[in-house]
Amino acid sequence: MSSSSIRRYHTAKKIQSAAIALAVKNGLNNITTEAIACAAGVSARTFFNYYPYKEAALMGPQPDYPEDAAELFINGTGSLLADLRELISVHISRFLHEREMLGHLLKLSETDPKLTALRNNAVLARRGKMAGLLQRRLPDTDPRMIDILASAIIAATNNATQSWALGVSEDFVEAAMENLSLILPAARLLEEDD
Amino acid sequence: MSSSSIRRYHTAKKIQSAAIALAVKNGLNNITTEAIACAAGVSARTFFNYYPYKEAALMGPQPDYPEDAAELFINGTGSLLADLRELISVHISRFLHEREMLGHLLKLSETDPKLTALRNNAVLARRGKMAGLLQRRLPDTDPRMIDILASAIIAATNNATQSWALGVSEDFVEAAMENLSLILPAARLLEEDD
DNA sequence: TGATTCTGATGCAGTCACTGCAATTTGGCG
DNA sequence: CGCCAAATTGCAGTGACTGCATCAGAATCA
Repeated sequence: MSSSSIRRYHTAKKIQSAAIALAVKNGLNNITTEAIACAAGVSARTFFNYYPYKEAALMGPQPDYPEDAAELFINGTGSLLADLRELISVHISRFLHEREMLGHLLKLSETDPKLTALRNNAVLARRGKMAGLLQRRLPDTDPRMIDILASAIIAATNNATQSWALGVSEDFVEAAMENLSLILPAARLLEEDD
Repeated sequence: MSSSSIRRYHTAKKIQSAAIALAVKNGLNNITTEAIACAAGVSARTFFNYYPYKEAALMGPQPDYPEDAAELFINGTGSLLADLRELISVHISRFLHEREMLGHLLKLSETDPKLTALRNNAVLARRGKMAGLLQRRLPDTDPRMIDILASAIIAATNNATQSWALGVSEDFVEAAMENLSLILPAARLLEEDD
């Protein structure tokens, strides 16, 4: 990452945390982009150089799986489950210090429909990334199956993210593995009669 | 449904189809809410009585699973898969005549990021509905499993919707069943070594 | 060091999305 | 025909967002 990108990332984060702090205090509808920009120490115009609209600022810069860990996952030789554990564990390690902010964001997106939409969008974007990784790891698999598996994995890790960010569970990775282990029994429900 | 609700629904649809038609011709960014309202034969103000923002008009009124079919599914006695087939088959039957418009909408949402977000949001909203139905059908199941299963089901039916609306497959229900049958093998991938 | 150049920040002006309110019309119903 | 509730509309105002021209700072090079 070039030094200018680091600088950009930092400013983006500063705007995000200002936006979340203000939204938590006053409600998303009662704060203006100008107020956010001002609290973040940039001009109103600069705000829009970083985020195309107000709600996007709350979501912040969208993180991807780290490239090296992704490579390891693609070429992994263990079971899918075991290698997945490595991947998400490296992924989450970068956000351990943002737990509180993430919790606020989750609560905010429960109240505001536009934020809900953006969060859902972020979830499905991540699903796309996961599907890409899976497809490269299992090149001969039916893409429709890849898609379905990716959905299940993201649903599982999302459960974990939420319970971690909202303080229900302490260890993210453990919660994630627990959820992931539910995928197979969940799928089995389909074929059983009740 | 009361007669006034029917009227409302009809107007909502009229606005939606005007919006999609204009967006297909000129691009979503080059049309104003006023132009959409005018093309739909309502005032600019009325537009916002139906949709809170421009992009929402393209998505139209969000359909839910029909109540009677949902009841049947909840109390169904066949395998989950078989009863699911009934449910989605009744669900889709109401939209068979909108295939072309749906195709346009899907293509539009590939180009515009806000529309992508809304579409993804609609998908996850539907996942929530599906999870609700599943939970009532299988009351003693771990909610986390329900969530995961709902995700997989929605991913599968979504695949089907897309290939149907874009003209790849002719029979929606058949495509959906094919996708649903991939859920279990997809889940099995998790535990295998490669 | 001083000239240059490039990236990012800013101010300004304009357009249009969107809202609240108050008035009017419409369509159903006795 | 007359009444009521729902739907439609106009209007005026706020603020989100854009294009453009300019400006400050930092890196590069002679």
